[in-house]
Amino acid sequence: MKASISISEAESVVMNVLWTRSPIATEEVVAALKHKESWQPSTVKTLLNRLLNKGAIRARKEGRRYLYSPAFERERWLSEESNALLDRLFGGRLAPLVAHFSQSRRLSKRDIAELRHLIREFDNER
Amino acid sequence: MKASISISEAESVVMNVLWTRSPIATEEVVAALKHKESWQPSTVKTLLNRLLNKGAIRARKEGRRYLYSPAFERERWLSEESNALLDRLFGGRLAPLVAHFSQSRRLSKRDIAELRHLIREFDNER
DNA sequence: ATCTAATGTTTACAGCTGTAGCCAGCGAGC
DNA sequence: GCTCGCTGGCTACAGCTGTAAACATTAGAT
Repeated sequence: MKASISISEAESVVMNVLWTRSPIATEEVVAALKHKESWQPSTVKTLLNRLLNKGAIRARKEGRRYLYSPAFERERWLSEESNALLDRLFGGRLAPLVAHFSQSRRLSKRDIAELRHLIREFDNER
Repeated sequence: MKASISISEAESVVMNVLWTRSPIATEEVVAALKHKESWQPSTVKTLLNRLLNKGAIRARKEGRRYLYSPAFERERWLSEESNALLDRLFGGRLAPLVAHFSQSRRLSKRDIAELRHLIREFDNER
């Protein structure tokens, strides 16, 4: 159980850029976030460095600069984060979370339709 | 939109005690956590104080000590936390999260049964 | 009236996070 | 070969978090 790298909020914003398009240079990451966040280039550099140090991304030298890529799939991160939340708040299981949403009337028609669809797929699979 | 008090990990452990049983004195909170976490009494005191300062709990004087109670329902906190995660990771919608779990084969039979049940309730309601 | 035990209040301190400036090296152009 | 700009690396610094000790106060015991 490899203690799994922990990614902070701001770092995850950078990760999302890399998951969208990589390998990618600092400059491009800065550009990609120019409008979304209002970060100085230094800030992005720091975040990239921290991610690099904790092994969340890899760098390959290309001429005078580095090209960065994620060290693992977004899917994996999604799983880790979701599971952490489920563990913390809902005893590790999904259904109670869904129930919570349904009780607080936060399910859209679309959500319901999609859930129904997912369930049906399960029925077909077996 | 009342910026909603943010509760840290350790603080949430204390909140959970209060949500289970309150009003309750420091001593009892310490006792309740004695086995779960290995915190010194000081640590619990600090956390209670921080929660008090940020308005997450209330204190009523009783003799020489205080009895603490949560300032809001656990349900509300669950909603806030869950929504934050959904927003951050799944575009704010529930179905994609469920889909993610289903794709990564993390749904137990029990989960599926319960989801099916929830969906059926929705069908009946309308 | 004094001492002591319990409880609350203040202070501490290292590590993580958000945010960013400054310096240094190196490659391209003059 | 020298200089300038790009890019990376180091430093900074305040606020939050986990963890806790030290100190102050006060009600009750003697």
